[in-house]
Amino acid sequence: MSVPGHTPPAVPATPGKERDKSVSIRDVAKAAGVSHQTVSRVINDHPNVKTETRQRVEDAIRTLGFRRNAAAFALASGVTKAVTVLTSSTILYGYAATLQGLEEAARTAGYIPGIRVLTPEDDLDRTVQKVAESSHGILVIAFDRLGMAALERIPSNVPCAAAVEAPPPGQTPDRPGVWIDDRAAAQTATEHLLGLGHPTVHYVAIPASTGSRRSATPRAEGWLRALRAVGVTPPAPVGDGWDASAGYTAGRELARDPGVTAIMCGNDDLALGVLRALHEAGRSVPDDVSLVGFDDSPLSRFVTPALTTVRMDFPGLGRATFALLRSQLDPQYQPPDPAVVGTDLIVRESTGSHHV
Amino acid sequence: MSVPGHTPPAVPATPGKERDKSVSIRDVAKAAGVSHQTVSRVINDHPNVKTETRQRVEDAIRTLGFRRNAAAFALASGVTKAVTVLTSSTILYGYAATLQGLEEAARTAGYIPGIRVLTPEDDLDRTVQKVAESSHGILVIAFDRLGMAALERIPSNVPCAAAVEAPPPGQTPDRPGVWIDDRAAAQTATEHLLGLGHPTVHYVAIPASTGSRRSATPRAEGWLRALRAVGVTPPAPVGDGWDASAGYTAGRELARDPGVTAIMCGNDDLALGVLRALHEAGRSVPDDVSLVGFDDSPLSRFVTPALTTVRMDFPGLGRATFALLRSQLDPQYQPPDPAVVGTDLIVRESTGSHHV
DNA sequence: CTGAAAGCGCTTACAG
DNA sequence: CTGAAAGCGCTTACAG
Repeated sequence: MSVPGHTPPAVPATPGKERDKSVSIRDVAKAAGVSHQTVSRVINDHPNVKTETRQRVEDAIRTLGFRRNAAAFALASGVTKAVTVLTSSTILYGYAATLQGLEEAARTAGYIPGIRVLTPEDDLDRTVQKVAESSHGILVIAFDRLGMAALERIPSNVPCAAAVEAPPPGQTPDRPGVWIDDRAAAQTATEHLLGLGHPTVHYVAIPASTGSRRSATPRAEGWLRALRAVGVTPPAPVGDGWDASAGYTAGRELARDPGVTAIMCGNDDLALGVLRALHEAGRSVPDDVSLVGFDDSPLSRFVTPALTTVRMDFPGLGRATFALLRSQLDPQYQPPDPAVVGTDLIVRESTGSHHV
Repeated sequence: MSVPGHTPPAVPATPGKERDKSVSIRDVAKAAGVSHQTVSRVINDHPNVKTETRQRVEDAIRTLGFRRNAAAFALASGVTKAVTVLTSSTILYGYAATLQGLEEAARTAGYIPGIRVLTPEDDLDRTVQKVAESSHGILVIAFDRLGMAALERIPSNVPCAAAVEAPPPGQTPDRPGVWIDDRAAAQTATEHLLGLGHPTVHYVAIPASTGSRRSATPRAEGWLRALRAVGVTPPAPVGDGWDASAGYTAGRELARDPGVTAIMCGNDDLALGVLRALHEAGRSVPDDVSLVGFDDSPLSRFVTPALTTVRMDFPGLGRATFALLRSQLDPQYQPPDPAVVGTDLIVRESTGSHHV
């Protein structure tokens, strides 16, 4: 434990009166010898201002350190570029990568996204209500129950868009949402394992975003479907968490059963925890057990054995989600064809043929 | 590649007029048969409102779907709870964990942080100018050059606080900043390796946040200091990046030199890349080479061998940084004692005694 | 306990 | 090319 440090802020020259510190459009006008109207024209890049006048105003702006009041601008002009993203995590890879795509798309479009992390302690109704007040639209990363619960509470007159899990086939969520078809991807990943000769595939689950059963997530459903297609009775899913620690616990459980030769995990973090547990139990991957992750997090190709996983385009999902919100905020905006968010099975070193 | 999907938003009933859609305090007043003033009292929880009146207003609010206009509130009341965090990454662990602490502290204090990711293409002056307009204060995660450059461009009259690398001993940055003493931590980590009998320690560098030399970061300096203290001439640092891929490249370089027996990395992602490269080169960790990471990212204890690393309290750093900003925004606020952000050397499996 | 007035700092028509 | 007026939707004193 070492000593941290900090530099305190400079003490303001005149403590006390703070409100009047900020210089307004009228202060600039006075300094430049014009009307505040003209100042407004200058800061909004209106064409009809004499070059010399513009110059004088710009000088005044600089010397006075004028910054336009965003609240006044928003109120007077009616344009608000504030949106808020609701998420239960900023750390987990899928969430962080989706957030990245959301932010990038928002920034490019001139919006600036606020971030509000959802916690189990939140009064979701109040939270959503407050967020709806302070922003023009709401983006929600709804991969989990908390996100879905928040999404459901958004009043129908509030523009919103969500990144969600794939809905059941044939159904569409009643809120504007975008998803990646991870159900199909999970099925493909399971088929990969079955194709390698494994008699069955075990599943380490991520928590459900709706309902309460671990087998009710699209990833679990894809896994179930693949097993049933070949007449295999699915074993009970294990695990119930998002991180490596949850995977480790699940992995210890699975390692006790010598019949386990193939495991699919709801994400890569879980897979790394499982990998560790198998290693400790003396079971080799992929010689004794084949392991598949999900998400293709940045580290998965560098661990040993490199993880076979499903690549998910989370930044693309984030961008598509923002586009969906933007189409509601800006009637002029034509959202691009959304068919860009795909998945890919990346076969690396953690899966191999079943040896009898 | 599977087919993604999305639910389009409901088409608004009356396309065309949008502006007049929102219901104002006066609409509520009319519906409830009171003055807009009274509505203001109700939504601000002022005590002096008759229960029956309050009820009527609340009903009107509900049936009309009233949401208070945040811009008008901010303008009239003078209170703005918008702050913006500037960061060059939302994915890298140190950044994401600091952001988490920032957000948590901000949310708890009733602020809602906007997020603006900095890119090399940004015109930093314009970016900072715009951010300064739309938010009451700026928080910057300035672990790298981009962050530091943005920090330097913040006008001195704009409240700000930054999470920065430890400044040179005895110096303090000229902007309000908070840091973790990673210089000392790096020294401790290097000493750990030297104490294990390794004749020297190699360093895989993270990019510098100021200046241009890789040996000019606090972590590199701590490493240098430890080596010099025992009379060892430091080898040239290798690597110049943040992620596992950069570590992998550096690791391949180091693996070619049979004299390398101990490596310290600027972060855990780099260390995992190095680990992979050493593995591919047939060099065992820790038998042939000892490896130390930095940051204690969530996965480092689950990889094999589990990574010896330096735990950094990034969420604590984020919270302390927000406290520093808040002390400028809210004169009433007494920031807590900042001496809570520490480091800890976590010895796991990736380091061992030097065998001759 | 409740209402009428003034104003927050800007922009949007409207004049000239 | 530039200015005077009105108003965005709220809040803050000030009256009663």
